[in-house]
Amino acid sequence: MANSVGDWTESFLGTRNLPRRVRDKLLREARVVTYRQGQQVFGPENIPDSLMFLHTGRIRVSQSSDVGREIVLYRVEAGESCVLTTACMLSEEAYNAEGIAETDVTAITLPKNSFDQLAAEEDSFRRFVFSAYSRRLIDLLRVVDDVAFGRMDVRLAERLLVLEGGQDEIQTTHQALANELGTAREVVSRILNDFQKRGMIQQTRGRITLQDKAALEHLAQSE
Amino acid sequence: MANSVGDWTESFLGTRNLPRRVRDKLLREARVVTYRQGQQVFGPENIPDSLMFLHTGRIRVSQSSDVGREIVLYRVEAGESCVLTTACMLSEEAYNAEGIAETDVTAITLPKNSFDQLAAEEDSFRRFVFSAYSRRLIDLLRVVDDVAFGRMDVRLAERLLVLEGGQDEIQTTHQALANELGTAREVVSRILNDFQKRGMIQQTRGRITLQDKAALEHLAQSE
DNA sequence: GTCAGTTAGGTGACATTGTCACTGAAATAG
DNA sequence: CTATTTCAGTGACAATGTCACCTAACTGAC
Repeated sequence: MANSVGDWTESFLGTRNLPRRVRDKLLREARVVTYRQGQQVFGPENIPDSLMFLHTGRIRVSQSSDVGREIVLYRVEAGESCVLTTACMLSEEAYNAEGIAETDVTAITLPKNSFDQLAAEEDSFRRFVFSAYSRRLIDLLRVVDDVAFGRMDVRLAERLLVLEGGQDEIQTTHQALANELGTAREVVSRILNDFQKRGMIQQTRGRITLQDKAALEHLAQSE
Repeated sequence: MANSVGDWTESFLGTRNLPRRVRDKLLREARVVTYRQGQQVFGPENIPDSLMFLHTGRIRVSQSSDVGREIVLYRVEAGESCVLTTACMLSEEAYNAEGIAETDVTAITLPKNSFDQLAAEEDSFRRFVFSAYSRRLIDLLRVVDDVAFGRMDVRLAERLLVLEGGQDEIQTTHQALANELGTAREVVSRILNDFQKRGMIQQTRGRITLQDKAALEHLAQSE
């Protein structure tokens, strides 16, 4: 199984510049794990005890409310370390975020003592981990800013522009968009209908195409 | 000025167990800084370039919107390191949070190279910093959870119970409570008036007393 | 003690967002 | 083709947020 990712130490900023000896040691001590799309990687009852690097795929990290709503906090992409698993490992405090594999995922897990040793001995690794932490703090600050102060129509316009990403149409549902933004499906349906009435989008069930990107961009920047 | 805090390395979990030699080095290399109540410690245009530990006092860390609203993210208490200054120092990314001295504050600042060396060489220090990061991540997760899913009356009840903390009355304003929760002053006024009508509190300008703590506790736990 | 200015709070009208229940249409499975 | 599931729309209502404006309490100067 480990051969399937070869020398994964080449894939991460925090490990590719380590001495060969250290990399070989990591290759021996770390494990490769895989998750299928839709599978839970971590959660309040599934707290990992090692550091995780994402080799391929993408993990969506989100929080859920007691009444079935959800909000996406951020995503972990290939090449990044999974900061919440690190935080959990180091501080042993519970949190109610969960990570779900958004695609099929291959990850590297590193036991805590390997992590501690590496963080002690290798400057570039330590910087990599601190950097990862800092970026997540800033990601979460952005989520707070959005949720506390942002207008939902503006946030939805922004989200559509990101999802469109040069393609013809967006394949998503109103519920998925609602989860992304931490709101109710009906709110998304109303706003999207308003966008359609104003000629900014066309939509059928499960699909949205942007008809007037300029107008959406204008709305997205109106704060 | 430095004598005013004596051997501050005794005051922090991450430094009190270091070898004497290391502590002496820190005492030489670090600086003591003070801020008056109300003064900005850091912010988007006031980005520090060293690690900060809080020796005495309290710093409120919050975000502001474009239209004058504010939300408190967390507070840094004496004995803690200031994670946002660390994050900023390490990742060199901008963020729109600011730290305001809520009381008169004395803090210790450590240059980056001292920090790097300490993080490399001292296990207990590194754990202290990682721990601080993890706690802040979890704090921010709670803020997101509150803001995205929480009912304002519940959050306000919780806040009043925290602020009361065994005292006869709470000295605060509706605006300060609104800033705490990231909402509008009018919303706080309406909810507090409702609490008063229901006999849970009594209030005059700038002061609130809790009349029915049990009812407030019941409300605070109703989610 | 008086007055002007500042700060704090209240209120009405309205907009936006969220909840709940329910319905209908599109897609899927058998 | 039919039944079931999934997705979306809608109405009624509640909660929250905005804006403008007003009143009352407090503070500082004289």
